[in-house]
Amino acid sequence: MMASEDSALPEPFTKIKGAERTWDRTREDDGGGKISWVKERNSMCDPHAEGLNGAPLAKLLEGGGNLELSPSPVQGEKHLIMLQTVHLKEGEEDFQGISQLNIQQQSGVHMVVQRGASVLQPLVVVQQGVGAQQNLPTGVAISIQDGVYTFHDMEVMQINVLQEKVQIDRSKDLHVVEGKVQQLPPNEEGREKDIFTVEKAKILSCDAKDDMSVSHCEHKEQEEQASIKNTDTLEAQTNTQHRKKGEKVIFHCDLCAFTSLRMSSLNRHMKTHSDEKPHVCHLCLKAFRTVTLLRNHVNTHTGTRPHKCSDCEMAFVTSGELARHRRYKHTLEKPFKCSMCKYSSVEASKLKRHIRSHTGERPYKCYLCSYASKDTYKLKRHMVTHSGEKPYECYVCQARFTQSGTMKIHILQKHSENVPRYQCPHCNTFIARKSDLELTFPRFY
DNA sequence: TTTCACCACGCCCTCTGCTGGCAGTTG
DNA sequence: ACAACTGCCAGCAGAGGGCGTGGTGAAA
Ligand SMILES: [Zn+2]
Ligand SMILES: [Zn+2]
Ligand SMILES: [Zn+2]
Repeated sequence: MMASEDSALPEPFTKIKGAERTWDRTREDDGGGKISWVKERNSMCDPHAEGLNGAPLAKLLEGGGNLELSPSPVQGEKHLIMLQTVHLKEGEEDFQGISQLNIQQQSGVHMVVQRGASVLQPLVVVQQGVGAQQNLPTGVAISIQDGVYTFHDMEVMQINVLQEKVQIDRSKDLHVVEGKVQQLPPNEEGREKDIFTVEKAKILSCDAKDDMSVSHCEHKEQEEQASIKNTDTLEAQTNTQHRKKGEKVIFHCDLCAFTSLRMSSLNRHMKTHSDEKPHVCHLCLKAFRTVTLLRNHVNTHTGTRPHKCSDCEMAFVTSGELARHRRYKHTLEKPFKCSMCKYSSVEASKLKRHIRSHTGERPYKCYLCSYASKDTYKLKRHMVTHSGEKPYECYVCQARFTQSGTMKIHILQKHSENVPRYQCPHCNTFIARKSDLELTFPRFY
């Protein structure tokens, strides 16, 4: 469980049990938020600096020298460093995302900025094992990988450095080693857990069987107790494996119907039964189970959308979104065909919804009346008829409406210059609504 | 172990068409 | 005066398009 001696990468923060992340307030404009980085610095690149490509850049950042870690880490702390490269174009900020950081040296950390990776992890960890205090680094060298940025890029690039401090509460630090629960020696001094705690990963050293039983129980208190169990514990306690000689091993989740042929998939799946979300967005405090989800989320803040459509201006966070967009807008490929009519759709869920118009199935029932709808949106829209809410307001006369479409027609008919009129083809009558024309002269339509 | 591609689910939007209440007009 | 007719209007539901998000198998 402990990082091996020769490992180039210090163990990532998120795997440290019992860790709490704390932040000092250093930003004046924090607006009452409970979180901020220990340090945020912005520096413009100096494209004329020595060693622009490849070599460590002493003068990459304004002020020269390596990036000093301030405050520098002390024993028992980890410091996480993130670099965010920002392109400044004609006064606008064009966020290019957070670049991946590679650690090449363990003392005197060296980051390498890569382009396009837009990755928040692994983050730099500046913390040595017990007894290695004398080697704690106080600075970070930053270099830019050869060819990732052009000279012009560098002229308009700003680097934001985000540094946060992680304190480790070793008194609660339990590590599972070879199936046994062991407690690490307590930290030298119990550091204060000041300001704000985002997460608190507890491992309960309870009897496995007792706790297993509560995960099937609907009693709320017990559910809550189960929910704070660490996923490692869940893995150890709740999975069952079924094997006969010569057969494939099937791993079953004891908390749901999930099965998998891979232990790794089951382990990953077990996290979905836990409330543990160790990956916290610095910008909005939303927490995620996986680094990938956090990275995608951070990209929504920064506007980083690496997957650009070649046929229009749209861009997306994930490749899947782009592929789907292209089917909707450009290739018009609709693989899901209805067997009862000519309808086809880009997505399977749309076909499933469409088929309800053949079967008449209405799974979504209103609990206040007899109405039932074929999809969730229509039920939600229906519920405003009970609440009396009118969410849409005409910007001209402030009249309110229950549906946006109704308001749109209102604006068109009442406030537009060229109000559309429908003329009966058999006389000179003009009527505002096509449907009223059809009512008046039904035999013509 | 991490990343990628894929998938399912969910949310929100628009377009469309029908309905009943209402007020003005007409016979 | 009154009923019938007529057009206007907002309410509301049906259907479908488009995209964001999180989980999973498989590849890297
Ligand atoms: Zn496009
Ligand atoms: Zn059909
Ligand atoms: Zn209802």
